[in-house]
Amino acid sequence: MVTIKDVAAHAGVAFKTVSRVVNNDPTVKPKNREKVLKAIHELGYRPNRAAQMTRRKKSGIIGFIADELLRVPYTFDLIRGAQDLAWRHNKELMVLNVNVDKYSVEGAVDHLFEHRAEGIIYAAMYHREVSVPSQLAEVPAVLANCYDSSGLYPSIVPDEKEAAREITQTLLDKGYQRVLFLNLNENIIAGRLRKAGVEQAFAENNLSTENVVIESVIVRENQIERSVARERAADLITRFKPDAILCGQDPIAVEVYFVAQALGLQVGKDIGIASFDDWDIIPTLLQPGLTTMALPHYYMGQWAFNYLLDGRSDKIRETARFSLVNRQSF
Amino acid sequence: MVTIKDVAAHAGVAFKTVSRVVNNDPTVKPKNREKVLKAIHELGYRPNRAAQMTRRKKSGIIGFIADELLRVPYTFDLIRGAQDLAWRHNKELMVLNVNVDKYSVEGAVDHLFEHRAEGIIYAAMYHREVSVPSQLAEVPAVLANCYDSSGLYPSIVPDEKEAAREITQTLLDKGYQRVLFLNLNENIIAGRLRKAGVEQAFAENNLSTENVVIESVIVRENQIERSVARERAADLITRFKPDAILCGQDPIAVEVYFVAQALGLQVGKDIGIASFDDWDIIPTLLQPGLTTMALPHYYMGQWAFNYLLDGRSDKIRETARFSLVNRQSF
DNA sequence: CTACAAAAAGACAACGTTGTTTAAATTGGT
DNA sequence: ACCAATTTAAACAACGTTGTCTTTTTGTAG
Repeated sequence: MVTIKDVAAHAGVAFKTVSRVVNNDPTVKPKNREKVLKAIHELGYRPNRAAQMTRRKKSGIIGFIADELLRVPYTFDLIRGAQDLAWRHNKELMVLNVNVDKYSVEGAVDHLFEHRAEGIIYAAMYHREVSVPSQLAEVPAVLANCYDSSGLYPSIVPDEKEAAREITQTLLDKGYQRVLFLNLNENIIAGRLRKAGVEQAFAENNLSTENVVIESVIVRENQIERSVARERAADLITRFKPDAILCGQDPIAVEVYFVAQALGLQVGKDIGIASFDDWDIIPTLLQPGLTTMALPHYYMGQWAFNYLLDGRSDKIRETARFSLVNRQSF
Repeated sequence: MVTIKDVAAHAGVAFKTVSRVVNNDPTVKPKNREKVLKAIHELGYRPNRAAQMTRRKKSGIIGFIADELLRVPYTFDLIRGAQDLAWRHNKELMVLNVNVDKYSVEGAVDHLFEHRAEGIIYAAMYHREVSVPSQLAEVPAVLANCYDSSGLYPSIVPDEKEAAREITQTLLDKGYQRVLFLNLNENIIAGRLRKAGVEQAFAENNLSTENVVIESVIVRENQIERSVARERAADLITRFKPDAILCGQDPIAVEVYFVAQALGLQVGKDIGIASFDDWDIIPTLLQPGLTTMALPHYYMGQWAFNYLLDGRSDKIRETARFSLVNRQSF
């Protein structure tokens, strides 16, 4: 590989001058700068990042550990949010996917330390509490889409409750009155908080709790439960006769669309359907398109990166707002 | 940060001895090795990868450029395939997502060169022909899920035709006789090749072409077309009366499930449905589960990485077999 | 106990950069 | 034209490692 010295020889200057040109040092005469630039171009010189790192004693690397407990691909936006910023700030985002077992997480942290990562983002694939290896504290670290019980780390998670309140309020504002909420299982954080948000909305509108039914119909990612969910949903719809159904996550909405069709109900006309997540292709795959509260993954990725970039050290627990994606399902 | 010299001082040996221990050099006496190991542990020393790289003149970095023209998240498996191997071989997979514009691709390549990447994997998010920046040839490079017209690069793509032949054959073996193939648009490579595969299967079974109808019903990712697709599908089903429907991709199958329900046909009983892709959550979301030919993304990622690892330089055009994922839709 | 080979550990240079100091070239005022 | 001041460029050390060579220690045969 061509080095700074090769360039210097070719241009007939000291190698330090080449370094100056590469680093935009203004104290080099235009004539020399031109010579060097020409030589760089002719030889195809590219600075050696590893050498720069050793000398500068800065890595420019931010680590991103993706806790791949579940394989929920739409969370890829978390990575993109961080990576887009990294690119813009000329930093390296070193992404590592880890498996369930602790060994692998610690291995990833070790790995990042060896690269002298200047900060680490630890992201979970769904909103949950995590326990991270203690070594993580040796370097600035942020948790994204998760939080730790200890309060040792800053974190950002989706504002589940507010999202639920908001979409429920939107339903009510549009005149829907009887809402069936087919919630996630309540042992999932999102399930608990979303329930609270829906209840808050009803309370704020002074509506009787007779007008809302909240049922946990699904355990995440469980196929057997899903068919049960469909039956439960059909049953609840015929008994409770809601004019709107709020689904705990987009996959539930798929079930509901099928149930609605089976019952002869036209979505968006006979019955309104709303949901959470904006799960990749699902909302646009359904007809009519599913109006849903989009998880702020991209934003959380950005926020986490910016936290590190700003050199912050406060242990804030931030929440990120969902955004309502309007389609035609209500 | 603690360096090799700090460790040496703490252990009372020459810093070179520490280096030897770190690199498992057998020529260090057990007693000293122990002392050093103890010091390493006590000081929390971690080798500096950047310094190692400069001295060793090897980066251990493989670049992965993800052409993010379309945001098809299930292709994440391409990255995982490569990354799992990288981890196992103690290499670094540097993943860069790029946008449509050429500038960004070239920027990514530059970036990787600066890191002295020992090889580059260029992956497309759907099977297509690409034109890559010429600088890529300066380093060992492989194309995954795409190929270049020039033949300058080795590549691996899914074996679309064989997959279509295989699933069609499977349908025929199970006794299905009248197949409706709701294909992708034929200006997509997968559309063309899958059509050829279906036709081959019918020819090999000496079946009249009266028993198969092939229609392009969808342009990838186009919502407007999708509702048209549903109508077309309904129309074709009632007119042609197929006993099996093969869908050009899993999202089409979603439409078909709805259409089938509307027509009072029970999937897997009254009508068999098969598909391509194994698109993330879709096949398990549908009830009954969708039997589909899974794209070999993970394998392609692995293959590409291994190609580089093996130091190959032949310009092979490899194809990767889909795998049939049996569920209950036929 | 000596000699000598083999094993182990140390010294020093090198990797490709950048930071710092020192020297050379240029400029400006008289 | 000369000196000082300033701008520009060169020289050299340093970053944290590993490669190579040299020295020291250890072990063994006589």
